[in-house]
Amino acid sequence: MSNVRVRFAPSPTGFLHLGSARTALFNWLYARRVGGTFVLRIEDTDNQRSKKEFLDEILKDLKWMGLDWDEGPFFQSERSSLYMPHAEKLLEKGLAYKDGEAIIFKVADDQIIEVEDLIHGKIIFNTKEIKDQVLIKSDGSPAYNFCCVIDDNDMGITHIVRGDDHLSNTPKQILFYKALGFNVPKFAHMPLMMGKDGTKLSKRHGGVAVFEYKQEGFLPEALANYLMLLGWMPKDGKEILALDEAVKQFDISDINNVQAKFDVDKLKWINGEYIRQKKAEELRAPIMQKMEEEGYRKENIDKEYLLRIIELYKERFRTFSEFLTLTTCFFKDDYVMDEKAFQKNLSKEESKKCLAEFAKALKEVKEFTSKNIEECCRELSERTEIKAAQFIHPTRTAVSGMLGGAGLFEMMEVLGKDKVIARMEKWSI
RNA sequence: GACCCCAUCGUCUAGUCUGGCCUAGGACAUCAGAUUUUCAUUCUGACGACACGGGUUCGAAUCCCGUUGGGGUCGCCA
Repeated sequence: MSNVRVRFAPSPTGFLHLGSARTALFNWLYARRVGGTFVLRIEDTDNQRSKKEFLDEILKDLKWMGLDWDEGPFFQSERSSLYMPHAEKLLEKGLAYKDGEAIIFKVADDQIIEVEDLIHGKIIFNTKEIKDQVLIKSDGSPAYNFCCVIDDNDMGITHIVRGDDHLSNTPKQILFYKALGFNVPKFAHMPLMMGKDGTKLSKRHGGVAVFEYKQEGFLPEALANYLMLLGWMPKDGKEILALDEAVKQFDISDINNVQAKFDVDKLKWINGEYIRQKKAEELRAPIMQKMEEEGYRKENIDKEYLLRIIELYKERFRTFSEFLTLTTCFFKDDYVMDEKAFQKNLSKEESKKCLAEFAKALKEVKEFTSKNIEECCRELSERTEIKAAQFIHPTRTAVSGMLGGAGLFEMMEVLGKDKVIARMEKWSI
């Protein structure tokens, strides 16, 4: 065990943002790497905006991603009495003054503050750029920078790993550390994560909250894997790696000092990689959940049936959402008929004729297995001297409404004889 | 505007600290070919970057300065 202590300090005024999740992830990785302690602190001093439902969701999302904490959650709101004494101490020392009910910290002019940042290197600030800082607000509550310093000190935080947006808070906080006689921790400021277009990741970019990716049907290990790649690269260059593998080679100083843009395409690729690594059995529960969210009734879905479909499509979907659009023909009779597919495979007279003939031949197949279906198709092809493809393509489209999909004969077997023939006949007229 | 951070393919990056092995490597995406009943997979290939300008040096993606561009912060929000 090392004495390294890091923290993640979200405020429950919204859902867990992707950027915050990434910050939490890097803190966690570092703590686990060095055998340190990961502390969770909830910055809920803003009574107006802090909500229990946000807090619950944040904790849930962190756990979902595999980020567990060793201490906490500590709530700032429960520590409110601890800040005033420190402010009064500074008042006594003459380092702060009162302005009405507020207590203000006097910032000396023209002093140099050096920050030895673990990611950026040395950064120099001059106090002449910093005006006097509020410690205690008129309503008696502590200002953010002040309680942040006291909390971090009380909790023995040794490394503060946070976003670049806090960089300009750092000299102010260092001033407080020194005035209060606290040890100054080490700082590491990570460049922010941006949207695809290079501007701040915001709602108009689509998903900005972790739960949205959960909802869309991403695997937690894939999201975590992608997020860690935004600003960090494993030494061996292998991009698909689980949290515990990342822990083995992670270091703060290896975090990139460049802003990174969030790219859903790569996330989808990684997610697809994880999906194919999983067994169909492991995917069944989350897919079932997704289906329920989409309005499917649990009791209408046969477990074995679903399992066979997952097996068939495992290599072809990258999110659970994609799985559903790919496989609607297995669950609904009113699946969408793709216009292009229809034009290509079902609109011509001869396609319809082929469809009708194949359907007729299929009726004679006793055991409706993919092997027998294929045999039937090949025989028909030889007998009529029409290429097998002429039967296969219209059938695929009639049965699924699509141009592509899993192996047709396997699909037909899973769907079952009655459904297959009914659909073929429907489109052969 | 002031202060701070940053600048390698469209995107994530390796290389930068410790200058030469870099005619700049990998991954995602895109495009083309092969395989496949289709789609996807897989394989092969193509496209594609050191922001610009000055230095320093025998030699610069790598060091220094400037310009441009992007981002952050300037709340009694957190």
